[in-house]
Amino acid sequence: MYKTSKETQERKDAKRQLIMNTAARVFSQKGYHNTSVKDIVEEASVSIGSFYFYFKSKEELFEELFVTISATFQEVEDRVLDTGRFSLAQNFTRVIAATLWMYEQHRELAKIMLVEAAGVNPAFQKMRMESIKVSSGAMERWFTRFAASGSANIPDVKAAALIYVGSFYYLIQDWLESEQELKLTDSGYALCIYSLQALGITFKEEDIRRYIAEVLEELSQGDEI
Amino acid sequence: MYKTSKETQERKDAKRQLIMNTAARVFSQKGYHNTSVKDIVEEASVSIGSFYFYFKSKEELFEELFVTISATFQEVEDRVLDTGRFSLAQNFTRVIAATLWMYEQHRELAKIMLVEAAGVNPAFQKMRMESIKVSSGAMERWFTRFAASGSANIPDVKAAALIYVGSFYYLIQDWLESEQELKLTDSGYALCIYSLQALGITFKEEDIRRYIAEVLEELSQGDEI
Amino acid sequence: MYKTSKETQERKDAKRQLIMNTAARVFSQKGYHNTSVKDIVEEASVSIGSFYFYFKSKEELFEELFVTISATFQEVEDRVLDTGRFSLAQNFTRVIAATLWMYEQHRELAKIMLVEAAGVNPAFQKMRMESIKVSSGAMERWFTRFAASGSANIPDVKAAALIYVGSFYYLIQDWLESEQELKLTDSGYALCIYSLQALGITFKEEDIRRYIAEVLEELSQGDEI
Amino acid sequence: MYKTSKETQERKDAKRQLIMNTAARVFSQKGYHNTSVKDIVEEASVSIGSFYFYFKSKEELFEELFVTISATFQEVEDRVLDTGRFSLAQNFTRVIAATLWMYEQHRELAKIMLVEAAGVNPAFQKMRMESIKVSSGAMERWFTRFAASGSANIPDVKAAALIYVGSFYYLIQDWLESEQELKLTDSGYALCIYSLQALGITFKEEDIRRYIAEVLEELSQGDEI
DNA sequence: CATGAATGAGGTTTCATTCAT
DNA sequence: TATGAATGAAACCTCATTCAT
Repeated sequence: MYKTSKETQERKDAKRQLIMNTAARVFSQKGYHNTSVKDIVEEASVSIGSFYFYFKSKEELFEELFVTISATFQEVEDRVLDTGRFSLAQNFTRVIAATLWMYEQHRELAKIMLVEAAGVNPAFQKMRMESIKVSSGAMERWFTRFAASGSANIPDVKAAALIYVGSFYYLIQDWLESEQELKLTDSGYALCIYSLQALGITFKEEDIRRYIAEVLEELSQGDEI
Repeated sequence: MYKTSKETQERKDAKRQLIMNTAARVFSQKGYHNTSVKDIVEEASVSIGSFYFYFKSKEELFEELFVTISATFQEVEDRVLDTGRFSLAQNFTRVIAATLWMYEQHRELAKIMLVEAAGVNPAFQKMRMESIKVSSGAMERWFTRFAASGSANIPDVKAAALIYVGSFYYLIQDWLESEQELKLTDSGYALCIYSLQALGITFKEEDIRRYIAEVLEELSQGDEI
Repeated sequence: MYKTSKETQERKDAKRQLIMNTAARVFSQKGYHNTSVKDIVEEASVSIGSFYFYFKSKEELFEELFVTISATFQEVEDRVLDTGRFSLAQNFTRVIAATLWMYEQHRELAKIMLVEAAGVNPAFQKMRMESIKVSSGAMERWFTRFAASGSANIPDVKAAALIYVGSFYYLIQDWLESEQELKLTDSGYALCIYSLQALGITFKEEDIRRYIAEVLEELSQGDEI
Repeated sequence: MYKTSKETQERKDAKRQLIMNTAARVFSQKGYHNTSVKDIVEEASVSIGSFYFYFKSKEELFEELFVTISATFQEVEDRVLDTGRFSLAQNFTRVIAATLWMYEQHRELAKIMLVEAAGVNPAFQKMRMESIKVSSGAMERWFTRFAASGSANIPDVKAAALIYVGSFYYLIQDWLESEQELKLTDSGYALCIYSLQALGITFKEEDIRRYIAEVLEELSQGDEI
């Protein structure tokens, strides 16, 4: 009895996941408003009835998708940040490279989070900005520590965090729009240099390149997310 | 003739404008997809027939709105930039302050251009990015001149322009989302400092504040756009 | 004063006629339901206001067009028929040839009368059949005289007239549908032979050909209608 | 499974058929262009959603209706024709009587095929003529055999077929327009006499009457179509 | 007489969601 | 659980007609 229900539960979870994954793909390709529930269920080879068994509405599915994706992207930061072990510049570089790498791995999801969310309705545009602000908040706290330690020159920490995060996300959006691949190393390097200079953090250019190479190596050996 | 009567033409222009303005307001409040043609015409106290007399479709109206708005925002830069008369840092500061001021004057239009356009359909998201890139292109040419003259330190001009523009537009979007007013002087100042430092341009902090005050003074005395 | 009003009247008549002629052309090309009043007035370089000054409605214009066309087509019969002067077979042949010729001269009008009228609404389909029946009635009276004189063998005069007229109009419709020209002499000859034989009227084949040539000669020398 | 359940399939078929039948009735009464989808669904007590579940568009429904009807009417000929068993005159008579009978049984459908189709749009007028031409082609082949065997006198077989078919369909249209019943025996008889005489086929009048009576007897005992 | 801006009822079609099976 | 037939509100848009100028 227990076994049965467990298997059933697994089947349910799998089906739910299938629908979410498919929805992510289709939303990313056609946009939220040009994707009908029928499009999703046909692509997933699932019935409309099942869709509404697992999700209350199309919008709720999107919301769940959005929250999940946001969380996924947020995680990577923790995986590479180690303030005890690495220097300021190194940590900064590691986070940039790792996050860019993450977005590259999940281009479709990135599109949903950063582009589609704006079009669903004003509430989601708000959620999208909110989600970006989480990064901004984390940065702000980090910047404050930099500034306090005297290893950075940041007159307005809050604004700096906002500006930094904005430049980062715009880079992603620009890449999402272009059909080309993201030149991770190049873009990441440029962003690091620009930001470190802006924040008055001293660094050696060759170190930055090495930091990027290291963290990418680590990530490519790690598990898929 | 009634056809070519000047008064008639003026009434037509006024009505067309009324519809566009109303549409801008409603799109900005409820989003493109959640705004029906009925919503617009009711808000403008105009008949559906009139709407379709002046505009071929809802989407075409949006496109016209977008193009007009983009042009409007683009203009302001030319009005304050004077490379012959002002220093590098001053010009840079003037452009930032003026553009921020412009967006503040036209919050609704800004929302349509920077937020709603993304959600209409993929084509408009492309147009939106394209439009932003115009700024980025202009910046890139400018940065190249800085770098050549030795007055700035910009390893990757193209990337720097992209990053700078991204940070700028994100600041706007953040403000659009928040309910608060834009602290022009504060935000503009922070962005200037951040960017100038990032680009390796030397400046004195008190000058920046003065430049901002000057250009805002000029603008507030100029005509409305 | 008189002169002025007369000229005005002429201008009015000309404009009215212009609209009707244009409408005939457009209806014939695009069909009644796919032709908007706007299509007509634009093609005629006339204002919508003028259209409604001269015609009460789109449907009324069509009706007038229909009646006029019907009358036009009916006339030709009288022009070639001369029971005093010609033999039975000759008159019959003359009417067939002349009517076919007439339809060929006014292909557009024919299409309106025989095809478009059916699609406007059931009332017009009725009018269309009614109009055809006028021919059928004339034929019936004529056939009765044939039969009475013993020069034809027609058991059911009413049915024969109906059948004859049907065959005639179908020939026209078939031609209207095809893109080709109407082979007047050939089609007319075949119809004559078929019909004369059906009605038990004796004839010589070479005479029929001659009759057709004669009447076509007469018509081509006559004025345009 | 619900999906493949036989009962469900039957209900679906019945509903689809209900919509088609209702549409046929309404189109036949009010004409294609004066019938809205709303008219049809209200008459059928079905929702608009159901209409579009079963048919892609109003026009597609009409096309399907047309094709089905054409096929239905075409069939009857084969059921009564037997060149091995019957004489020329008898076969000819049988086909006329049977086809007339068929049209009488399906007056509404006949109207759609022969009248409404002309008004939908030019493409359907073409289809309508095309459909009639199928009969004409069959007749042509038959007439050729008559002529070759010397049992008929048909100078221009192609024209004769066209003319014959035209007379036949006109008779139908005339009846469709009138409110009266079709006097099958009378009309059929007249058409037979007229056509046989036109084609130079010898016959005895009393035989024709008998042939008609026979085939009608057969048909009325056969199943409904 | 002439013009064309203005109207709005009405048309077709879509699609998120429900619910009987 | 699973299915997909059924629903109908609501969207966009057309176009015959009116009427102020």
